[in-house]
Amino acid sequence: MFIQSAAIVRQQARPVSAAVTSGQFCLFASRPELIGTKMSYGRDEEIYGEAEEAEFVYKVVSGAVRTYKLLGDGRRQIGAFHLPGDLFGFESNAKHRLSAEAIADSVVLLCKRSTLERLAARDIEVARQLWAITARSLDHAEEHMLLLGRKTAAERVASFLLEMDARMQVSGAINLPMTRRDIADYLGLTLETVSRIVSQLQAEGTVALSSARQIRVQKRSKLQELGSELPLH
Amino acid sequence: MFIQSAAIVRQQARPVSAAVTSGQFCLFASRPELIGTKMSYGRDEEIYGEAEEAEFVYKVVSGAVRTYKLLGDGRRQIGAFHLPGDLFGFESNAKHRLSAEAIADSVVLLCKRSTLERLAARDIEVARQLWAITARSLDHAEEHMLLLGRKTAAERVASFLLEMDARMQVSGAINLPMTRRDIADYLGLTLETVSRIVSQLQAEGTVALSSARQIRVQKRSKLQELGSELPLH
DNA sequence: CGTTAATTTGACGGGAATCAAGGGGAGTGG
DNA sequence: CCACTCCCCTTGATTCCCGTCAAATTAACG
Repeated sequence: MFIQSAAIVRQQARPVSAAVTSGQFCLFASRPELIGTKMSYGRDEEIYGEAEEAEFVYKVVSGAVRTYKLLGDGRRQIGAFHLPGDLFGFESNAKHRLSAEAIADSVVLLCKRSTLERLAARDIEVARQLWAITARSLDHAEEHMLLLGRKTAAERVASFLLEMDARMQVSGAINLPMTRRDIADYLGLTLETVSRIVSQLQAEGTVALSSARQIRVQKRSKLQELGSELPLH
Repeated sequence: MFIQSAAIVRQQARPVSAAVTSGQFCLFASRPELIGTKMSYGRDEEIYGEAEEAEFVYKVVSGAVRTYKLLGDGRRQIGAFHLPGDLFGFESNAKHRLSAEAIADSVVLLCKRSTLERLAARDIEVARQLWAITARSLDHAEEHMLLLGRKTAAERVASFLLEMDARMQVSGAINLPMTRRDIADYLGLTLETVSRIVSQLQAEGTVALSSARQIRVQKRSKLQELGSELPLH
């Protein structure tokens, strides 16, 4: 089939609907050429690997995806979490620069890169979109460098909760798909530190947990002041 | 004149040659439309500020530039150093997301963004270049997140020296334009820690310093293994 | 309902930050 | 040409935030 030059795969990815999924490719919608294939990935299953040929571009339909880099001894830095509606795996070069894995069972829409490139070569608006998508990732990465390089553990967790809260438009409560370890590897901390800080935030009433993964923000301003999101930005 | 909605400016930026500098705009060269203006900036002078309107794009001719973000209490994260030949200030959105300052007295070539955009709208190859430039910045940012989130102080300094060594093709020795504080703010450390680690590297013969800013790599493999640049990447 | 993974919490230690002097080099002015 | 000054850099002493190690509790899943 395709997509599986991947390495360690626990379950086999399988096409959900090989047929036409009427173009809901973000701002690429209404482009009949851009027809995606839905693929389903199990928890912790690899979607693509670092340095692997970038044959497809991706959009999360349901579930969640993490993209990350590894050091030789296993230390991991997660660059971004991708939630439903998010695009990922867009490369200007031939190869992926991070690995991508499903955090939970996920459905992903994918589209051949060559098709997209061909379209971009004809349609300047598509080319502009590609640029904008990469620029948005860069924006996030630059903000995250500030967090990783200069914020304290408490500030990082507060920033993370605010980011997730802003991205989870549903239900008023944050419903985290990822483990404490994932959060830690995103924030440059250990899972114990993340857990401790969330506990503190809960103890002081800044957030409320119905479960470890269900967090409700009670005092947004407290989080904002903690996360240093108020002054500049 | 222009370019100076900037805030704290020690010396005044001044045009070096208001006239035509025959288009040497990187891969934008041989584009007669892209004629740059050379501007000179003094040490620590602001080139543009965060959240400022992105009216120009820039190329370093001589000197060096840092781009950075600040937190409210003054903590700073430098996102990148820009050396002669490097492009910076390319935005897909209307506003800059970092500030830019000259590290040393510098000459910078700048070009109106609107001109570039107009050109990109007509010429798909230019549009592709814009995308590629942003993608290269993203690549660097992703590698830097790994450094900031997961590498030790010694690994960060080793990685930094290797990066600079690779970018300074001249003379075999690294000639740093920036202070220890700049390096620290790039690596998410303090200037004292950077200084200590460089001293250690010198003591063990991994590098040799003719002055604090003049560093020669003596044992590249030692730096590579320290910087965790060998295994994956 | 048993097994395993995820989370929380505690005790402790260490790596880097902070606090504090002390040198050195480049530019300036006498 | 030399002395003075201002940064920049180095080095030491101490602190402390967060990582490490360990164990108990809870949640998830077959």
